[in-house]
Amino acid sequence: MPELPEVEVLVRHLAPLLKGKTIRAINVRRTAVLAPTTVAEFMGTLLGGKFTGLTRRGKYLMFTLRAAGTGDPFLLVGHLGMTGRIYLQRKSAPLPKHAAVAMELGAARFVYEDPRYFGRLTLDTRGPAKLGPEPFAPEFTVSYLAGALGRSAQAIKVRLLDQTLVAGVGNIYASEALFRAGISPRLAARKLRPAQIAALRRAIRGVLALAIRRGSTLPLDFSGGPRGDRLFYHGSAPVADGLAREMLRVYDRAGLPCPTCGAAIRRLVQAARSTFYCPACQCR
DNA sequence: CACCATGTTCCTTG
DNA sequence: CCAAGGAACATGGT
Repeated sequence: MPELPEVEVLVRHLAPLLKGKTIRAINVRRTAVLAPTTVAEFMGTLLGGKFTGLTRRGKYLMFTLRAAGTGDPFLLVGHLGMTGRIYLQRKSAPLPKHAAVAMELGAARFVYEDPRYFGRLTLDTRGPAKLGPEPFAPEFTVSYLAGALGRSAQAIKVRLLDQTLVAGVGNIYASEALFRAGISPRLAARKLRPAQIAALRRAIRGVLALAIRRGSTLPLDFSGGPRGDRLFYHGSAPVADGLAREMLRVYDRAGLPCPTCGAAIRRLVQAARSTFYCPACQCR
């Protein structure tokens, strides 16, 4: 589910729902997702606290809160890993099987669930601090990108997954951006010509912006419960799987025709991750 | 049973 | 010391 666009859509959805809500009780069912924060620290800091805002940095969710009593502001950092979800449910609803943390906010309950438990909900802010520029920030310029790619011999597809290069591009949108830019995923980063670097920057911004605008190209489901409850977000409902698929031009389309030229899309493995590309449109 | 999976970190190898 | 590759984390889908 989560690369930058999915997190952005989630943040926009949750921010107004969380603002002003007070944490009245906390249930930690998987202590590992708090790491390196301990359960005692987590409880002590969050209990009685109030949500003041929510923003995104790369693939991280940055919850801002004010502590009970002192009113001191602090940050709660969320990351959805591969399969994490955050949503609100009614307090009377049953907790899902893989709920890692639940927080009672009155009528609503904040649920962080993750079947694989790769994600995090923590007070440790070192993760987002290491990130490179936001793709939409003015600092993400052609000259920045040219400098950051530098003399690296690493394949450009693999470089794009480095969150210190640019924040928020994951395995799906790395393939999609390279397709848009007409660049081979195998091309060494240092071999990109200036025109290709400019095209790649434009493609990254374009593909992420389009995904956000469409509410994401992926079949999202932030609900976790039955439909019809206004506390739920039914992100998946209007986005049929087939329609979502059309948004992705190469990812997971091995053997299918390239939407531009009709050649068969290929899959290759780089750094133990799948890459999809058109051998005809992305020959350089 | 085999293989694949939207992410990040750590370890080994060269 | 650095880069690159792979395994690990834990579970579910096909």
